[in-house]
Amino acid sequence: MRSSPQTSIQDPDQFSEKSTDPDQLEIIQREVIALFVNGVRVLGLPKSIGEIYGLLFISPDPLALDVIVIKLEISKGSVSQGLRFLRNLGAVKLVYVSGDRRDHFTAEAELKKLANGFIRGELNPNLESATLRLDELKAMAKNHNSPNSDFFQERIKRIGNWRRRGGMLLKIVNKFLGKTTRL
Amino acid sequence: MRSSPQTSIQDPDQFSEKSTDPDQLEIIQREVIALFVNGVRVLGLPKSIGEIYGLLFISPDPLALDVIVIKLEISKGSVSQGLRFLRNLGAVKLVYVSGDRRDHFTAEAELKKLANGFIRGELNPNLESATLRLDELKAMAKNHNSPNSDFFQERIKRIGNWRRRGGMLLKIVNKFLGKTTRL
DNA sequence: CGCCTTGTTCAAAAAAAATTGAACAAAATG
DNA sequence: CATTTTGTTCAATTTTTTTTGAACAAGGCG
Repeated sequence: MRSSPQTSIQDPDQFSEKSTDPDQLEIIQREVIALFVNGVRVLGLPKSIGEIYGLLFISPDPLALDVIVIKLEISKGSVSQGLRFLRNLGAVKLVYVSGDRRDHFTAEAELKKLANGFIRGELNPNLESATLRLDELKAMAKNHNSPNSDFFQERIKRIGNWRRRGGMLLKIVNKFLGKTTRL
Repeated sequence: MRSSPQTSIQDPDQFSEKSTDPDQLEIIQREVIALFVNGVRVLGLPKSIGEIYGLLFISPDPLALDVIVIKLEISKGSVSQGLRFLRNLGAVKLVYVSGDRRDHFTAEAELKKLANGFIRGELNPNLESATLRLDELKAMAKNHNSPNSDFFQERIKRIGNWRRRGGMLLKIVNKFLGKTTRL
């Protein structure tokens, strides 16, 4: 989007090489956002989440919801939902901006916090529900029997082992991220 | 494979409490497969992948493609593609079964190998392409300038840091999985 | 060689997921 | 209190992903 949508007054810079139109993203910003869009795909998250987080990450100042809508050219609904999701993960923080009624958001930029938020919000719930079902399975395998009972039990035990080691890994990850400088 | 599925000869056990119909999955098997279907979702993989891997994991003997089709009641195309994917990750191995012209498959059940396959096949490619783009970005940020140049450079440097630590983490994960018993 | 059997490919269909946008609620403004 | 601003919700739509199935290739077999 070129000109500011809310007024018809022309930006004096609109023809200069580097627009200072505040709604226009700089090339570098676009590139960084694209990087995040790709990044979140690995985590199984939708594009809009990557766009929103990326924009906040590469914006010097906190942004309000409608500013995000304008800059990214996506719907208000998407941004609202995306921000809620990111806030739940602790990837985005609500900050107070004096003299403005709107909520403003910034990106949490500490890797450790991001990772922990993702682990808590996305990974752990899955691990826990799997743990429950696995316990049921263990019982089931003990009672019920078939020619393959032994095999089944061995396999179920193995999944339990995987889970246990997965849990240990998450702790190790956490410890590692806590170590080096707080970036 | 026990009896030929295409004949109309009836399985004598078909009315007994526990069917031994070789095409029928046992309840425990279904449950384990469901567990895997859920599991692979976390990794961003489709249901059919979880079904196929789960079936092989919880099957005592190697299975041929058409057996998988029958047991899971999914299309041949899906199974063919799914098996290729799983073989590429090293999660499924081709095994020779004497006297049968068909290919047979088993699940690789060592966590370390599974994790390494996933890292190599799914994570590393993404990390590498991100690395390339990031280097371009660094250059771009150095040349191009704007009031926010310093901020941009700081942020891009930070992403670089994340990536570096991500790479370290993968190595740590690998080391950890190598440690304890080989399960 | 003609006929199976086995497995792959890929366009089309189906299913699943993400996005939109209009209606709504809540709170501030004047 | 009426109006505006801000943000949420959710049914409908769009987009993306997955699955299907029919056509095809490759290779044995008699």
